[in-house]
Amino acid sequence: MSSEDISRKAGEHNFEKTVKNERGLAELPDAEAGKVRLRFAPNPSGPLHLGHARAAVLNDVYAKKYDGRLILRFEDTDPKRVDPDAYEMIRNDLEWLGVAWQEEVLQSDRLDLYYRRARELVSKSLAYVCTCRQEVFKALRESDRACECRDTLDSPEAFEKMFTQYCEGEAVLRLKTDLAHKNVSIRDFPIMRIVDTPHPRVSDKKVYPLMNLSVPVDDHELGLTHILRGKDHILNTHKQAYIYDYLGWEKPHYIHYGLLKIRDVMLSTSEMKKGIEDGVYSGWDDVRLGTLAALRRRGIKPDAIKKVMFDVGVKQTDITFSWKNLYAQNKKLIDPVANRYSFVETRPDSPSVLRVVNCPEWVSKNRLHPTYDRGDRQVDLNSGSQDFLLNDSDFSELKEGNVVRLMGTYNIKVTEKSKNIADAVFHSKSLEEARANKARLINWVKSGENIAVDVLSPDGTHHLGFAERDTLNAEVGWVVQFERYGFVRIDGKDDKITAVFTHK
RNA sequence: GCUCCGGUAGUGUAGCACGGCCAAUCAUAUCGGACUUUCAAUCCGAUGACUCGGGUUCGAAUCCCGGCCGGAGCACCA
Repeated sequence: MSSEDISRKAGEHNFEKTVKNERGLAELPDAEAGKVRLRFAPNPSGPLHLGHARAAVLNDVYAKKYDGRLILRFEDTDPKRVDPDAYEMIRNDLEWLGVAWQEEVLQSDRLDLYYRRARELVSKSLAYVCTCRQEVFKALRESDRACECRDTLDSPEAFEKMFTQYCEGEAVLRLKTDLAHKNVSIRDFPIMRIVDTPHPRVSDKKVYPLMNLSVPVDDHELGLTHILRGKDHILNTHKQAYIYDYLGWEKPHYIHYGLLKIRDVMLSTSEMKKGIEDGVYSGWDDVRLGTLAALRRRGIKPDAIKKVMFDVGVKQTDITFSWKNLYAQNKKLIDPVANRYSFVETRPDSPSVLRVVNCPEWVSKNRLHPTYDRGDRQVDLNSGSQDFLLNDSDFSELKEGNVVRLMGTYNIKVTEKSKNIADAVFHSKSLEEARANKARLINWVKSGENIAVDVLSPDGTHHLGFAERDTLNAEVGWVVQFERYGFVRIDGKDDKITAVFTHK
């Protein structure tokens, strides 16, 4: 069969009608338990973000469902986009997510494999070195014509010159496809190029495969049975079909999922990187970023992300990621285990103060969790007079004559109010009295036992206030609930507590 | 522009290959109520969708055609 005959028949790929669905998780086509092989193939240009989580989680879920194997493959064939630190960051992110992989490969270790396959294609005259300027080639291809290189440089000798003679930009290796293909970009697409920028891992090499060579070669060599990828790769799937056909390989099953639109967060790895270098962001875990590291710091649990991505599934329709749904899933995980503490948001330099007189000696004992027994937090209040710190918002609602209940304590009546100090007198002890007086229920922090707190919001703003003394018992990394305020993750403890807002 | 793909409640999802059991599932959201020493959790109730128009059929969310809307790709990135 001549190369023309081969290329005429190649490049056809029949897509599965996505997948047969069962309740819950869609079935992969032709999936046999114990034989399924999948891959997660990130580009190591930075750590993983929410956008990667979908592919990582779904591959993991399917690998486990079919008792298959998941291969972590680093696609580092573009030296300009490789961050040497990213490999380890990605492994850490996956471990945190609970995604288990059984094999790991780096494409930069496998360049000889791609060279070998490229030589095979050239020796069959199915690929050729093209030395045309890009614009020239594009113009020819637009008008269904071949460039001269197609017939003159389709030899092993020409190919070797890519290693010995040409420099970056002077030559690429192109696959012979169909010069009249209705999709112009499929016409003799490139599969190898030369890059002068040294690769952090293999600095002696300068010829690199493009993804439409390295990906099908690896997918085949690694014995993958199913490939989950975004629909932005559909055209690449068509291109890669030529490689399979030329080399006589059986194609795996492809599932293309739709776009996941994620709003209100920074996701571009290159922009994040620049922002970090410029000092705009504090690091990869800056709470404004959509990295897994940032979500972790915000108190989002990996299982919440997994659940949301699992629910989203692999449909080809574009969808909008919902932070609300993620928070709802996360709340289910943290609510049962989060200790409760009192926190008031107020200006540290002139806090809202409530001065109560005539009050009895009182031991305020509140549970660390309203439904599960996690112990108590105790505050001893003075008899005679006692100062409390309040939320600015609660303070602003106080009016002379109001009866207000201080949570877990007693009821007071406001007698006088100035800018940030309100005077009050003890009114009564019981909750029933509070109800009878339609008293608002507010939380408080005992003045003198207050710990300064800085709550960092995901939008980058800081919210200052004070928490009760026992909050110091919460360890860094814990997610706790500040009552009537929301869940936060304790991020640091020194003279003050720094916390990151998780969600309401 | 060209090539390809998709459209179920605010969001996500099930159902669509083999039309009737779908006055359409589940989760989340929103609203109301119960409970509660948190504006959390929990419990109860309500709200809310088959993109539109034709066709096939006894019968269409499901099949066919067209419109509308949305998306992807058209790199010597992945």
